Amino acid sequence: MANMIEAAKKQIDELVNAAYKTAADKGKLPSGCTLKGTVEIPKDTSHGDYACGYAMAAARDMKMPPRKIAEALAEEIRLENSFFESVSIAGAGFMNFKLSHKWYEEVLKEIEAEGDSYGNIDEGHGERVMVEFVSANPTGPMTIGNARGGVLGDTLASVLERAGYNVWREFYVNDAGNQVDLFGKSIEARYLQICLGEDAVEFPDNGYHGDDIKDLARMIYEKDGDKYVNVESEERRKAFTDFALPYNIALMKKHLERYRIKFDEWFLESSLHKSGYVAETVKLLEDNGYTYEKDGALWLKNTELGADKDEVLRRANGFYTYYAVDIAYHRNKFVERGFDRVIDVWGADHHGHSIRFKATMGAKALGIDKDKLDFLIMQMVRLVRDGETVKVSKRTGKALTLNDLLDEISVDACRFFFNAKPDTHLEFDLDLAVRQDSENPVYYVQYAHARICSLIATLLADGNAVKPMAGIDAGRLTAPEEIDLIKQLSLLPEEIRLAARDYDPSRINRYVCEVAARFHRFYNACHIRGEEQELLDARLKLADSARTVIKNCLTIVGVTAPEKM
RNA sequence: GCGCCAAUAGCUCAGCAGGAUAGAGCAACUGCCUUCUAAGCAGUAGGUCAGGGGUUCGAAUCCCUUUUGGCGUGCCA
Repeated sequence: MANMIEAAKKQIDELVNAAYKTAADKGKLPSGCTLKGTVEIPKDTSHGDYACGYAMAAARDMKMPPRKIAEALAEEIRLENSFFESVSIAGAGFMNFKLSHKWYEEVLKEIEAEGDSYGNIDEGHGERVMVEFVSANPTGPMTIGNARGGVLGDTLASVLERAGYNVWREFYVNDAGNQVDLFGKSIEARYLQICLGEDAVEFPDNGYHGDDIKDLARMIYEKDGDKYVNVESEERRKAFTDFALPYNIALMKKHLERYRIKFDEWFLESSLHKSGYVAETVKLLEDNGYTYEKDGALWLKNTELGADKDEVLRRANGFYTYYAVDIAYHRNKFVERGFDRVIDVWGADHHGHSIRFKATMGAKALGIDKDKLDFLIMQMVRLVRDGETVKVSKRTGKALTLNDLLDEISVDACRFFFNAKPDTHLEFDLDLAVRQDSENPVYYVQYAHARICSLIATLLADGNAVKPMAGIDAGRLTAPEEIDLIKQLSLLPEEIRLAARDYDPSRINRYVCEVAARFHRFYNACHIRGEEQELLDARLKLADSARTVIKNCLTIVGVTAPEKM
């Protein structure tokens, strides 16, 4: 599980510090200063493969010009048996290191040794992390927003797994509360309209207008006829939601599986009510002085916990609010189930809630470390068709659903498109995403994979083989296109580390696009078939290594890696 | 009003725990298939990094401020 980027940076740090010690002992540099700073990969490779800015950072401490410091360090640096073949001074005092072929060989050995798990690191040390995502209301079909949240949550979970965390994917089902009441009322109205005629029954003001509600009513009617017409409303609605909620939940499962998302658990909100856990949690807050009563409702003193406003926990009518239930749910995640960390993937329309909620989690009585709760807040999706924004609303029933979208667009394209940076608005261009051609960036990457597979097949048919590294002379790979490709391949563990650290799985998309680009360049510049055997073997090995990396990335993103296109 | 997120090429976006000359894709233009997949490659052109201050050796990146846009600020979830 070596990260060759970190290995190189760490070695530079050691080499430079050893050089400083020597230089200080010789009196070339003032002693007693600390030497540190950043080691980075310069954009421009004429500046070397790695650049170290230690000399600039030390200038003030040492009271010397950065260039002079860098020169003294470079004179004393010992590169024998290191990953580097040379160091030079440039600019304001950068020390630029050039990699030796030993390092490139190590990278290819790593890829060979780890295969499907190349890129995996152990940042997480098996820490148990829950990623809760989608959690769409079971009162209707999932939307485009859920499509984005689904990919981000699922891909983040995959990234965390590869970063060494023990990951749990969870869908929270809001199968209780006001929205479910409204859901029942909506179905009831549609049902009675079927039985008694459309004009005989008024549709509730805030009801769900979608066709899916009519379909549910129709199903109930076809199953049970008009037997509910004379049943008491409350009982009737209960019968309807008892049928419709499991039906909708099953449908969401099916659609998400089509989208290649599987959850470890579908956690029912109703279970928190049934077990009395919500009441118990609220009581806990009450007993510890976090609440007060006003206008017949029970309020949480959230301002005392640092939030900008207080929250109602129990309404005047005796029912608990979503806020109280959310507290109970998170207490369950941490206290009952013992997760080390919880990440909630929420839409931007919940960001205000996330801030206030985090303050609430700081209430000592809950026994939760609020720093263990993180949010991945994703901005809204703007749907564009024919250059114009499409307005979607769940209530009017005119939303484009996830399943509709998948009828139009391949799962591969969909997953790739939605794996975009979470904190910026996503413009989803339907006309572009629908296209199954080269306009669509996912095909660029898939094509690279297919091209490599086909290339390998051709060479195998010639009687060649992808040889183990022991039989490969990596020193034969000297063309710039070969070097650039290996460097890119070496970055995967680092990309996974950063994607996990920043909760930004979209890094993998950008990374794998660059791998594909560098492979295509290599492919065009470096012919393999018919080349002299040692060179052929080395290049074939490099192509196969690129295949492994692309495959691993596409697997993380949940996109297929075709062998033929 | 207050809070959060954003503003970078004609369009969609990278780059943001400060680093050297700000990148890619699309669109436009020019080349490259009798040799491993042209869904590809090479090249040309395109910029006041929204405006203004500040911090320092150095700012698209950090801080302040103004402007513009999105979202939130329910006894909805």
